[in-house]
Amino acid sequence: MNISEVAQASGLPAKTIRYYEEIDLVRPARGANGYRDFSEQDAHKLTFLGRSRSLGFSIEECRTLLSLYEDRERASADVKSVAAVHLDRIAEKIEELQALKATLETLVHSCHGDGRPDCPILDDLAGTKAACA
Amino acid sequence: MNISEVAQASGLPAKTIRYYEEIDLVRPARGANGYRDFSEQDAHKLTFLGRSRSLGFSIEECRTLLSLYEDRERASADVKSVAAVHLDRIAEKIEELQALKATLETLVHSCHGDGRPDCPILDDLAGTKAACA
DNA sequence: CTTGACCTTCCAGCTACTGGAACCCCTATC
DNA sequence: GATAGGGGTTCCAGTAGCTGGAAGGTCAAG
Repeated sequence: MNISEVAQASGLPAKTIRYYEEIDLVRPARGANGYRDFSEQDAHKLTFLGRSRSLGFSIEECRTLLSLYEDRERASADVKSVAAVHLDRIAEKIEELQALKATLETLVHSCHGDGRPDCPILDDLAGTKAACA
Repeated sequence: MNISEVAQASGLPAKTIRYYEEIDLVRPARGANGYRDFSEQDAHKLTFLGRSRSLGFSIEECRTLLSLYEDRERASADVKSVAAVHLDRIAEKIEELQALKATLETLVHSCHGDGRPDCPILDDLAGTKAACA
């Protein structure tokens, strides 16, 4: 299986797959012509990586998850813990963004948005006037 | 005003301020010894930038906002539009993260998280079994 | 005169790729 | 055999927005 086939199969761009090899997430064999030659197992790993990345796990977390995936003796608790940490991080990020959103909404709504120069958004950014609470 | 003073005043690290100069967001004067010499206006700009960045505006958006801030003839509509675009982006991001969070929660809850190797999270990542809907 | 805190520049590194150049390989067709 | 095309390969640079660190100049105090 060459790189474009495995790209197709895993849904990852060829560039990304080469990058994953560079950082040792996969180690495809090489043909006599120097082309990468991916096994079915490589393809599964790449699919696994694609799914993990799409769920927002970092590359290092993916590395951990992959090693757990390949370890038939792993404890599911170890996997759960990685996922739970990630989940907490996401939840935290959501809260931050929601706070941001509230602030921005207040600002956007307070600005009349016409041709005049007076603007509460700029006032807030400059810290010159108290923001509308 | 040297760099550590303006860092103190604006709440930005000195490194960041040097970086902002490098990308032409500020243009402090220079003393005879080569040290940067910040005016009050520079300090205000930096504070403005710090606040804008903390609200999640990109550097390029900050550049736009700063030029609007300095343009006494600007239309508040222009400012509002930049902020509104940003707000939409934030709202979108929140939705993405909420979807992610829901998926992860399902996965985390479905994993018993004990010493056994069986793990629905890995099953989902591998795509070998249907995820619990 | 030395010490220590400041300042300067420049280079490297972070995350996770992505684009592009320059070049090799393989197959098919004329 | 030449050529065209569609693969593949490597390596370098760039993205966003800093941040850390090295090497060295400057300044005020003791």
